[in-house]
Amino acid sequence: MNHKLNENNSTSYILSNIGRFFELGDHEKKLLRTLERRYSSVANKSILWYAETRIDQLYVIESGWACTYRDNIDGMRQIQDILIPGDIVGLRDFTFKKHSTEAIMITPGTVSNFPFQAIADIVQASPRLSIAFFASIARQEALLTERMMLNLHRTARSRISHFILETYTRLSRLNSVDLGYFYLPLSQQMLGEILGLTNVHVNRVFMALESEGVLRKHRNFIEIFNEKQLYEMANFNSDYLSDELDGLTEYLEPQTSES
Amino acid sequence: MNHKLNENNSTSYILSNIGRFFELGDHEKKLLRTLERRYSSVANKSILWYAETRIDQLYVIESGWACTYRDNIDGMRQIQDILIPGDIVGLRDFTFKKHSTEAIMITPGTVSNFPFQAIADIVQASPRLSIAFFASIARQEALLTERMMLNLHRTARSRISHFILETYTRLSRLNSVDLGYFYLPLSQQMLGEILGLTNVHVNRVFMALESEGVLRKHRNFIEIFNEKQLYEMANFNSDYLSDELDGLTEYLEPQTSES
DNA sequence: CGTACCTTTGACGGCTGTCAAAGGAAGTGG
DNA sequence: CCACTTCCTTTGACAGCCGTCAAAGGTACG
Repeated sequence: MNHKLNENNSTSYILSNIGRFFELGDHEKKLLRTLERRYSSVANKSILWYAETRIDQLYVIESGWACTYRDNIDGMRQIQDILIPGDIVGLRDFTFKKHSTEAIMITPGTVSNFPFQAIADIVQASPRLSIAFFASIARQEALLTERMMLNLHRTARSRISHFILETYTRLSRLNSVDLGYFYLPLSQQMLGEILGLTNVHVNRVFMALESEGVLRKHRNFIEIFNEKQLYEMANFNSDYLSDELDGLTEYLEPQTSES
Repeated sequence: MNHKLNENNSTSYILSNIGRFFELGDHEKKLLRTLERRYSSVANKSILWYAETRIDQLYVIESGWACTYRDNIDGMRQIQDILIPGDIVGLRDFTFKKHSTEAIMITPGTVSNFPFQAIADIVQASPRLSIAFFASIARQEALLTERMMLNLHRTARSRISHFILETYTRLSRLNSVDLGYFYLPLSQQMLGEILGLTNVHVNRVFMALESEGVLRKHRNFIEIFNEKQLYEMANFNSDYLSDELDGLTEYLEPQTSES
């Protein structure tokens, strides 16, 4: 698991997302596939849901990038999640009455949507998958928590470096990606909205990093010249991205048989 | 539910914590009570777990306060959670291999501990409780996320006000608490570690707030003189603390009967 | 009654925000 | 294929919130 996936239906991103925690049985795979029944192509800037609206469905990103964000009082937007293929969008919200964020595509893409009741069905049918959903939520939250913690204590330079490496790490679990040059469809404005910085300052940092020969951002691509220095500035530790699930599932009965 | 609880065994905090989402059946109550079998008194500064250690058990705070924190590279500690009676400690971590934080009591108190396997048992026995655990995790995370978001965009003054109101709101769901004067066993140093500020700056803000007649912190108590102004500075919206669970449980079969 | 922790105050510096403006790149419609 | 609009990048001057360093006084606890 965990490595290169293709887009045909036989290997789905949701199976890969959940399957990274433990080997899935046939019944479990079948249950998860119900989440991917309704594909649709979505244009760039398509809105998946509006803020403050009632939660009725969740999404799985099949291709493309999305993000969730909310508007702050000071007028600056705050981006919460950057979502890439395989991510389940809305897990954070689905036990609340309404969305606290707005979700929008930031590239063209394909998503599959499913009623949030589908989660309830799966929770009822499979304790192991319930645990896997716990793990999935916990990891999505760990991502956010880690970033927020860093944002409190580090300089803009370190935050930016860290985010680049974090995103690279996430991407490289989907496809083989070259750290030397990879796709990152985020404007400097958006990077600022993720990291709590102004676009002006983000730009200043990029200019400095470029003149120091560390990296360059051109269009929607990141080019890394000096990996070592980048890792040092970022002080990057990927533990919080870990897929390893603790022995918890050992305590669970083996995969539920067909009902 | 949701209001004043006493300490005798007939009304437990964990039942109240989970019970705020929906009415619990007898079987569900029984399951949850298994989490509270092993009480123990713990002194101030008792460590519940060390960072980087393997996760083997979770705790429910029965009385007293605790917190989780991690050490940052810059030497400053970052406190992640402030935990009060009824909170389940370790929910965030239990699908990971090891603790990313350290957990410590910040007052004397009583905790009950249970092997994390107990969660697995409950997940297997009751889909409704699984959903309730989802909700509980999601709310604990929302607390953290909200705080972190604010920390990125607001001044020290606003962060401190917000944290005071947030904590007051959480406390008042356990017992009736007077906003005019309530217990808050956190030093200025610790407040700084929660909010990403130095103790020096926290102090400066408190001095200013006191001279403006807004509030006063003396010892481990907060005294509020001007609620209105406090709410304005904090721009406090309690949506993220909401107990309301969306209609999700309607989709679940009613409470599992005795096995 | 000493030690450790917490609060308070002052001087100083720097990272980052604000405001403003100009140039480049990309998408749209005629 | 060319105007037009919109968004993104880049640069400069200036200000302020908050951190750093240091030290003194208070308070709690054994």
